[in-house]
Order: sequence, then structure tokens, then C-alpha cells
Amino acid sequence: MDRRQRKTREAIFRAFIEILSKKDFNNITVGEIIEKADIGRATFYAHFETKEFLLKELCEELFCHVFDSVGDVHNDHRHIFECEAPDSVFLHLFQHLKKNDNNILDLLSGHNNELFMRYFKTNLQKLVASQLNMFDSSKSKSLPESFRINHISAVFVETVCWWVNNGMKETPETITEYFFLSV
Amino acid sequence: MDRRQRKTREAIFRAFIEILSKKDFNNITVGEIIEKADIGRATFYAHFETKEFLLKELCEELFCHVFDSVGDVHNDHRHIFECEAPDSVFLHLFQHLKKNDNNILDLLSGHNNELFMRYFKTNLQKLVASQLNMFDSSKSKSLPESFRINHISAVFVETVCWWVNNGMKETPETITEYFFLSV
DNA sequence: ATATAAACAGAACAAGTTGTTCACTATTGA
DNA sequence: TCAATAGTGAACAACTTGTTCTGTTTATAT
Repeated sequence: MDRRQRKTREAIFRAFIEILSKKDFNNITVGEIIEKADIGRATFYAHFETKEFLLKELCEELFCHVFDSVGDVHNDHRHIFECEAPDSVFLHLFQHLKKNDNNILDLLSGHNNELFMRYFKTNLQKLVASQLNMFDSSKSKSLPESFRINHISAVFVETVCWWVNNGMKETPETITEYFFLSV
Repeated sequence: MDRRQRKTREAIFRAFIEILSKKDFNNITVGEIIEKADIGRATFYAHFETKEFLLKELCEELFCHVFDSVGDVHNDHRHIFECEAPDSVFLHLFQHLKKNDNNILDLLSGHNNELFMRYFKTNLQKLVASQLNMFDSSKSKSLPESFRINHISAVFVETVCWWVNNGMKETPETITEYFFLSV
């Protein structure tokens, strides 16, 4: 990719993230973004069709990153995915979040957390579906599969929400324990 | 309240609900609402400061109604609130939803369900806090109280979501069972 | 029944936003 | 070096918002 394109794209993302951490998505204008990114109006629209597409691409960059890192683990040691395995996929996700690459935490807390958590949950469903056996219990046997997949994904996202909004005081290991106790 | 005011207010709500069931909230314009409600522009703004306030008042009407009905039960037979009690507050809520007063189901499914579910969850937290003893178990003892309140509220809302989005085939009793098995 | 106050109609308005276009300039990379 | 590509900045039409105005209709208290 052309260096100019890359720089412009990054400037837009940087500006967008900064504004998102302070302001509701729906009240953000393209004017604000291009001013903070210091680019021309036409340039913005050459990169992104609308504000909404910008958000979508941001989400994809963020969560592809998170889920790709899970993919690696998945391929490396497939055999350790058993219930309560200390280095489970889910612990891995919590650890990854704590590292706060891409300032993802600024986005997961603050005004727009629901926006990102919804996106997060959608991506999570596939992962949970593939790991469903991890959560088998006598209780869960009588519940429909689609119910359980939705339930587990939702509880994970809510656990992340609670963790982030309470200052992330707990270790990833403790939060993983909370998650498995809840699910 | 003046009959004219009441009729106008109802016309606005009716139009708003109808549009909400077909379209994302953020893409709805005041112009559409007043056209469908068949009222003047100035009249709309005499009733509601903005579109967002209209949404807020709609939510309040809907959920006050739901939670008030719980309040009645709460006052009538406070003693039956024990785990798995067949006529628990939560069964009551599921039953109330199934009745579909105010066409609440049109809103809880469709494009804008997250909007309403979020509002629902917020209102639910107080109720859950007061009913927390219902959910005590050996597992839950080690979890922080604020975590548990958030968790239980979230699971309830997600259960409603799943139920509504899957055509509400299950009886309120079955869904209550799902809920208590999950939480 | 009628006077008075309140609500509504509807048009016009300024201010702000969106997404596009165009002529021009700057940068890239072969 | 030079052609291709990317960015600039201003101007634009179309739309949306929230306000203000004048004139009309409706409710209600006496």
C-alpha cells in the first residue's frame, strides 16, 4: 500500500479513536474527524464510504487482531482445550485484552462500549460454538444448543464489561475463574 | 391532561413505534415521525425536546409498566420469593412479556432490540439486587456482589433476547427454567 | 353560551451535516 | 524523469434540525 494512503488511514483511525473515547458515536461528525486527522474532506470519503463503514473497519481491525491471536493458540496446542484448563482460549483472550494493544480498552470502556461489545459478541459466537464441549455440565444438557452458545458468549462479554468498567483490578486468571464460575 | 395533548402524544408514539419496527433508530428523522403521526412540526417539538427524549419517554412508559406489575406481586406475597419458586418475579416478567401489551415485542425484536434491552437491563439491576438471595449457591459465594448483580441481569436480558428472536415458542415456565439453569 | 387560555397547523428560517465534484498540487515508485 | 496515484480545498445541492411566527381550532371554567 502507498505510504500516503497508509499514513492517511492511520491518521483517520487515530483521530477517530481519540474522539470515540470522549463522545458518543452518533454525535461525531465527519467534520470533526477530518479536522483532528488534519486531512481534506474528499480524502476521507476516498478512504471510507461513511462514518459507519469507518467504525466497521475499526472493529474488524481490532477484533481480527484479538481473534487471530486465539487462532494461533488453537493451532499450536489443540489438545489442552478442556474445561478449566488454565491456559484456555478464554484466559488467553483476557490476557490479550489486559495488554491493551491498539488502546482497545479506551474503546471498551467509555461511552461507546456497547458498540464494540456487540461486535465482540458476534465474533465470539463462532469461537464459543467450536469450544462448546468445554462447558458441558449436568445442568446445561437440557438447554438448546443455540441458547447455550448465545448464553456463553453473552456472559463472556458481560464479564469483560464488568472487568473493564471496574478498573481491571483482577488478574486475567481471576477473571477467567469468575467466568467459568458464572457460565 | 388535555384530550388534544393526549391524542397528539399517542399519535407520535404510535408512529414512532411503527417506524422503529422497520428502521434503525439513528436513521429515523423527525420529518418521518410527524408525517406518519400527521401532526405539525412545531407540535412535535412542543411535546418532545428531541428524538432521543421521545425514545427515553417511550422506554419509561414501556418498562415502568412491566416493572410496576412486578411491584404489585412483590407487595402481595413477598414470602414466596425463594429459589425455583414457580411464580417468581422472573416468571412473572416472562409472562408479562408474552402478553405483548403495548406491542413491546415489536420493539424487543427487530433492528432496535439492543436499544431497549439496554434500557431493560438498567431497570432490572435494582430488582435483581433486591432478589439476590434467590440465586445463592456454593459457586456464587466467591464472586463479588456487583459482578453477580450485573451477571444475573445480563443473563435475564439475554434470555429474553434469545426467546424473542426465536419466535417465543417456549412457554414462560420453560423459559424461566432455562433462566434458572443458566444463572 | 361564551370568553379565555391552551394546543395545533404550517410555513419559513438559520445553522449544521452529508456526500460529491472539480481543478489543482504533491508524492510515489518504476 | 515522468506517468500514475493520492491528497487539497473550496464549492455544491440536498437534507436535517430546532426555532419562530401568524392564524386557527379546541377545551374548559364561569
